[in-house]
Order: sequence, then structure tokens, then C-alpha cells
Amino acid sequence: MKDYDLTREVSDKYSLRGRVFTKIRDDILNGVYKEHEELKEARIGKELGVSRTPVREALRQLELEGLVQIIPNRGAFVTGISAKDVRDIYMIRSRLEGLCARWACEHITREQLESMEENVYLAEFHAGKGHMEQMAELDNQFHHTLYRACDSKMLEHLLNDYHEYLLRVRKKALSSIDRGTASNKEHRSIMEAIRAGNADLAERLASEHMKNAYANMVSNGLYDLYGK
Amino acid sequence: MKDYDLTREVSDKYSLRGRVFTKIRDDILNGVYKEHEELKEARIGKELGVSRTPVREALRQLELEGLVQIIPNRGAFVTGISAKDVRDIYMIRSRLEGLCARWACEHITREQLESMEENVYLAEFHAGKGHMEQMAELDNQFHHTLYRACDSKMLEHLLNDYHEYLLRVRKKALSSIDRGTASNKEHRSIMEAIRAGNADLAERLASEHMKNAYANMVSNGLYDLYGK
DNA sequence: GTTCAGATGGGTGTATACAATTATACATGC
DNA sequence: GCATGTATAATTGTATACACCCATCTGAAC
Repeated sequence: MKDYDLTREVSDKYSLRGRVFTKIRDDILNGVYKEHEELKEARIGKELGVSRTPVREALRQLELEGLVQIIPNRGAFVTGISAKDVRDIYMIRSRLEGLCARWACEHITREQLESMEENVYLAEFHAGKGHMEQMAELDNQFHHTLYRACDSKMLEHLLNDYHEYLLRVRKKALSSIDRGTASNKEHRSIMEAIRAGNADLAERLASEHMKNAYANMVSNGLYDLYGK
Repeated sequence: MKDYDLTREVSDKYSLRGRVFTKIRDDILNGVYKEHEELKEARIGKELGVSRTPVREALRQLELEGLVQIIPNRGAFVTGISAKDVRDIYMIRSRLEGLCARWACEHITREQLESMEENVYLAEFHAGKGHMEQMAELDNQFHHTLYRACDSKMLEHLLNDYHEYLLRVRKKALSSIDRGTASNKEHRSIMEAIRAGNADLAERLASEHMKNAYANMVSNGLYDLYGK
């Protein structure tokens, strides 16, 4: 039998369900749907020109992604993210990114390391110019490369989940240019620790990188929008 | 608006879909369905006396739980767990259980602590008698109490996921009575560290507890069944 | 004014029909 | 013999119909 890919992802980007799933998901992450807003199957289906069936399936999946909550016989609602949830996720990520960096020391490929180097180099340029948009994109890229480099589908997928989950919050919490610069320096340190194969150091730096990102967010008070 | 529960769980235990979901899930965890076995909607529906609709929805959810993989237009297959996946999960859990124990130091309730004490006490009794069945059940219970005690829905849910995910493997890897005794001693240490409010110690002990559990599993060579 | 039974409307839950896709078997050509 | 094409069966993907559940409103009884 063929050796199928084991990661748990929403397959089938090209089916109706896949398209509906992606659409609703993006709308939630981009704030089109607010917290606790009800998502009615019929309305969404009508909007996208499909029947309720693929919409239902998409919603059921989004429930497990954590973006939607379904109450039996009542409906689907956009989940709220509390300040505590955000804090918890950052702390969970700090542990996991640390583990990820540790594993990356052993498993990173030449290409991945070069991609990281390029990323850090480029980010310095954009930081100097104050290009926030590009900084954010490069930040995403850096982390995805790191997740890749740990060579663990389990961990990579988990970290991707959380990373994307937080996009809802990060979209609002525009980080300052100062934080961007500091963050990129941390990226450089992490990369160098990995290149040197220093697993203990890499784990510690990556873990602290997350804690710093969270602390910055709190000090900016920007995610209070979501607090109760 | 009502303050709905935010955890991402499969709600609706009493709908057909909920029952189908639970049934298939249990069958996979109990080894009724083997790795890479195909799960056909029509057959399962017929067996359970329901139509394909709830079966489909259950399968789509199981996909995100990681127990099933769906290939578009092809079908649903039971996912395989490789030896590496098991190792990765144990390492991930070691970090997260550590974090969980740390948080429990601050948030554990009187009842939860008493439940842990009772658990450890009872486990000593069963260890002496060689009651493996009860030991396994108490082990599950201890961890669930710990997950509860950290007072984080995010972390609790994540750990529950992994815990249950590994049941497939643990069912086969019957641990020895020696490991049971050692494991329970570790439980006691963790509990005492939490009771003393020593977060650093609790985190370290809980983290090592997982690594030990994994090491024991490897030394018994029992999960090689799943290796490639 | 308050409470509660019943009607009602809007929504989800499930079954079923049909369309689209894929697997299988078999024939055909080289 | 082997590869390739084609017909057919089997299976999944989607639309639709209807049953069922629940929130809301109404009105009568008190």
C-alpha cells in the first residue's frame, strides 16, 4: 500500500467543501466575522453558491480547528479568544518552539539554513526602512522555515496551527518597528545557535523569543481588545 | 450573550453523528480497524443503521483528530503511527506536561490535590497486588486531574488530545509492574512539588516523567509493532 | 403584572437522490 | 507479454427534501 502523508490537514483544496472551509476561515482570521457571531449554514451557502452540505462539513472542521464552536441544534458561532487564551498559547508556543529549535539543530538542511540567513539579512534591510508589512511577512516565513527544519510532522503541524490561530490577534497588534528590530536580532541568534548545533542554547533562545514577543504585545496593550 | 465554552471538543454526544464518531474512534483505538484500512461510508452507515451523512461528518472530524486521513474522491483511511511519531509526541508531551505542572502549582484546587493524593495512595495498593488494569486506569486519572489543575482550557485540551491519541499504542505496550511502581513514585513526587508550590521542580519532574515513560516503552521494544 | 401552555417560524439533523470521480476488468494494439 | 484505451462498477461529492429541535411570541389563567 502506498505510504500516505500522515499530517492532519484539510485536504482537498479544490472541492467545494475545501473552498468553503478556506473562505470562512479567512473571514474569521481577517475579522470579517466578529467574535460570537453566528454562522448560518443557509446564508453562507447562498453567498458562495453552494448547498448546505459542504458548508456543514466545513463548519464541523472549523470547530476542531478551534475557530468555531457548534452548539447542537442551535448553530455555529465564531469562538472568542480571551486574553488568557492568548497568554496560554504564547506560553505553550514558547515551550514548543524551543523544542523545535532543538530538533532543528540536528535536522536542518543546508537549504533551510540558507533560507533563514537570507530571511534575517533581508529583514534587517526592511527594518531600517520601516517596512512593517514586509517585516511581518518575513517573520511568518522565518517561523515556518524553523517548523520545517525540526523534521517532525507532528510538531510542525501543531506549531503551524497555533501560529495561524494567533493571526486573528496579530492582525490587530501591529508591532512597533522597535520590536521588529529586536525580534529580528533574536531570529539571528536562534539561527546562529542552530548553525552551531548548540541545542541547549537554541532551545532557550527560541523559547525566550516567544516570551519576549508576548511581553511586547502586553506592554503595547494592543490585544486588550479581546480581553473580557 | 451567553458565555459559551471555548474548548474545541466534539459536542453533541447524543446525535447520530456523535455516536458514529465515538464508535469509529473507539474501534480505531481498540484496533478493530488496522492501520491504513479503508473506511467506507456506506458500509459503516449500514452497520450502524444510519445514512452516509452523519458518517461523512464523523470521518471529517476524525481526520482533524488525526486518526483518519481522507484522500479526496478516494476515501478515508486509518492513519498509521510511525515509531518516530510516537517519539515526537512523547517529547512534545514532556514539555507540555511540564508546563501544565508548573501552572498547576498556582491553580490547583483543594479537591484536585486531594484527588491526586488519593490516586497515588490507591495506586500503591494496586501496584502491590499486581493489578495492571487498575494501575492503567489510575494513571489516566492522574494525568487528567493534572490537566484539569493547570486551569487552562487550551493546554488541557491539547494534552487530552495527545493522551488519547497514544492510547492506540499504549493498549499494546502493556507496561510492566516495575514501571507501574516507578511511575507511581514519580506521580507522588510531582504531586508533592505541586503541593509545595515549587513550580520549577514540578515542571522538571513532570517533564522527566514523560521521558521515563517513553524510555521504558522503548526498552520493552513493544511499540516496534508500529515501526516501519 | 406574572406565569405557563401551545402555536409558530427559523434553524439544524438526517436521509435520499443524483452527479462526479475513481477503481477495476477486459479488450486491443504493439 | 506488456502497455494502453475503454466500458463498467463502485465510491465519494453535492443538492435537496423533510423531520426534528429550539427560541420566541401569544394569549389565557391567575
